[in-house]
Amino acid sequence: MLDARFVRENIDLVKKSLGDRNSTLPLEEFLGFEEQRRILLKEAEELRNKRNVVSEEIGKLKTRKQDASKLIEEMKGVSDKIRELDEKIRILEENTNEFLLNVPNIPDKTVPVGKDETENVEVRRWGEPRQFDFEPLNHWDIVEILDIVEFERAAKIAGARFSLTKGYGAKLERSLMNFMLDLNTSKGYKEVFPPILVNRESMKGTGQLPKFEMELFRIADPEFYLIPTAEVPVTNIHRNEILNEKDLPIYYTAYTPCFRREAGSYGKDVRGLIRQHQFNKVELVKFVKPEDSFQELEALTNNAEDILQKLELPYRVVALCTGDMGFSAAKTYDLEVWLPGQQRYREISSCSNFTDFQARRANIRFKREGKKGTEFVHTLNGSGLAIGRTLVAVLENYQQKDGSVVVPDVLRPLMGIEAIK
RNA sequence: GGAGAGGUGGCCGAGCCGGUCGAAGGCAGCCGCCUGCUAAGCGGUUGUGGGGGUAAAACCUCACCCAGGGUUCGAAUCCCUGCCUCUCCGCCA
Repeated sequence: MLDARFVRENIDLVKKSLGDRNSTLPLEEFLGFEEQRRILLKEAEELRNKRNVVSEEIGKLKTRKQDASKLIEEMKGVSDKIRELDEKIRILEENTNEFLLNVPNIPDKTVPVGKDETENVEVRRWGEPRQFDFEPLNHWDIVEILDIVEFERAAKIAGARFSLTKGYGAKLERSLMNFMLDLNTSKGYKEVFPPILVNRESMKGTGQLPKFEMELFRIADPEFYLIPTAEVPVTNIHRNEILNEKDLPIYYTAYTPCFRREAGSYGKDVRGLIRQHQFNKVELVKFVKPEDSFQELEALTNNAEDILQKLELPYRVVALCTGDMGFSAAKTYDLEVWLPGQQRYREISSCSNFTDFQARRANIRFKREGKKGTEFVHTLNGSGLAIGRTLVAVLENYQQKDGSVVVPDVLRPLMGIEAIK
């Protein structure tokens, strides 16, 4: 969320940002509410001041056993008046808050302006797509040959868009998870294993709510939400906290299952493991000082890339344009891995700098050494990596003519075999 | 699930038969003084957010004693609801 004062003082910037993101909001109405709110707030505060002063006077009279009934009579009703004003202010605040919660983050100056994913900009490529001397298979065919993933039985147990890995499929998934966590922790990320059911406040803190309710699974009674990404619980670790400057930056990495409704994606990726209601992911999360955040985004993206490099999977890095970027992000790089079965690059990681957008919502601040007051931290996160899609990439890139799949070097100690046959 | 106890400032901990309490006292921290150095000692100081104010400060003001309501001229203190923590019993991966 943006700061109310920031919006009213930078109205043109906000207008441009909304335009670049293909969205509109009633800015003038917001300004009106804000103005009105501040007027009433002042009025209410003056009344409170009067109440404080006179009540203190009454207190003094009473302790001296003097008559205060006149003052008390005079003050009757003042609290009711304050209550009335408070109610009006509360409604105005609700309006402005409602508005602010729906304003997306301002894109960084370096973000390419564009209307949709076709205007994203490729930043770099790594690795050469392998040349096959046979027609490479889709992963859904590979897993069937190797008998390492069940779709029909998963559908029986749960429903469409669920899967069940088994044998070396399950072990590959576990190996990838360990490989990623170990690599990330070796770079200074602290491993955490958070709750995967969270409350509304946490979902608001990272920006999933109120706008994206339809993408979340919810438990009704008692109310909990299933996390769509570890970003939610991990960023909320420090909700409502004031951190010390010397503790920053803080780096976390977490493995969690992730749950997404995938509403509105009925036709997309119906086969295979690409788009599931439940999938595994290792996430990277950073809390940093404002002046460092864009450089930290580059580093975080590099850390995610390193996983692909060690797995020797070809990929490219794409800078998302204003029209394609997520609601809370100021800047985002997607990593897209090469899938021979589909002959195209597919998203496997998304790394974003949220600047102070999430921190303001989640109220995560820090205090500079020797300075008064507090500032909001900047938060960042990125997948490092989506495990299901990494599994797909390994299977498709390492497949052999005979249907077997060679295990990437770095995974062999974990898998205990050289190939899945 | 049953029975109790409790949530106060960076920490510990008073206050809780309503008034001068942003909150005693201690510890930690910071600034001075003192001391050959260290320790002890002495004096002062130390929260967050909002509104106004300023070139920036100073300053003025409002709110905050888990959260949200209520009673009252006035609430950390009384009442209600919720959340969380702890102890005992039961149940359980």
